[in-house]
Amino acid sequence: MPVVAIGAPRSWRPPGSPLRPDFFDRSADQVAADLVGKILWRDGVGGGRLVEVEAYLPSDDPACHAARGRTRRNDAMFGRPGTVYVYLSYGIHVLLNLVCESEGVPAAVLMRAFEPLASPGEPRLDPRVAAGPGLVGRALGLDLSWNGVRLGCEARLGVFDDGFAPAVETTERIGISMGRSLPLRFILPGSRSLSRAPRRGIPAGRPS
DNA sequence: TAAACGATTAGCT
DNA sequence: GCTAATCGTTTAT
Repeated sequence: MPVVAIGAPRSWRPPGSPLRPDFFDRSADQVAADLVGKILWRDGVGGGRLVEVEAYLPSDDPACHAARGRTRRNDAMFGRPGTVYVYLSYGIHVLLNLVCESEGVPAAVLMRAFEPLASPGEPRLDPRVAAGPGLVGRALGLDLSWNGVRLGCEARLGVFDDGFAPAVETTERIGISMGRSLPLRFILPGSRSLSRAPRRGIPAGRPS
């Protein structure tokens, strides 16, 4: 049941200017680090300030969907920088990625959580409506038809830079079993909108 | 054609 | 803190 959890007036847009596609023509970890604090926004629906993203690299990254080559599902990852890559997780969750690197190089950044931004006159929003990758897709009202869409060109979805440049923290990624140790999760520490996804398969490292 | 798995979340203890 | 639910994609036969 796709539920649009936030609903902003059609006329309102977040402050700042939209990122251009060449912002994404870099390595995914650099893009990811710079995306924290930016505003992810869908026209007429809403969005908010990104507080948690993860990078997936084109090589030496077993968790990347393209690690075993190009398939029908991950095809969008090979597209031009700034392309939207959307796929279904666990058959139910719509996960939003933004493609990085040059065309033909499969890299992307997963949008894991954002702090909802209320437009003027709107009541305060629950900070947890987008506190997880599946919740991000749901809050923005996305579905698989968004796969392959280009940011900016299609003005319906964009990332805005309003000059906010927070201190970003780096951690291990969440919810994957391979490539776990790579520090490719970027967060805004202390945000109430961070996901609380459990880490599966991590052996107890606590001393007895 | 069949089986296993997952870039998760919600709900219950 | 732990587990069930849920189904498309991938991989194996």
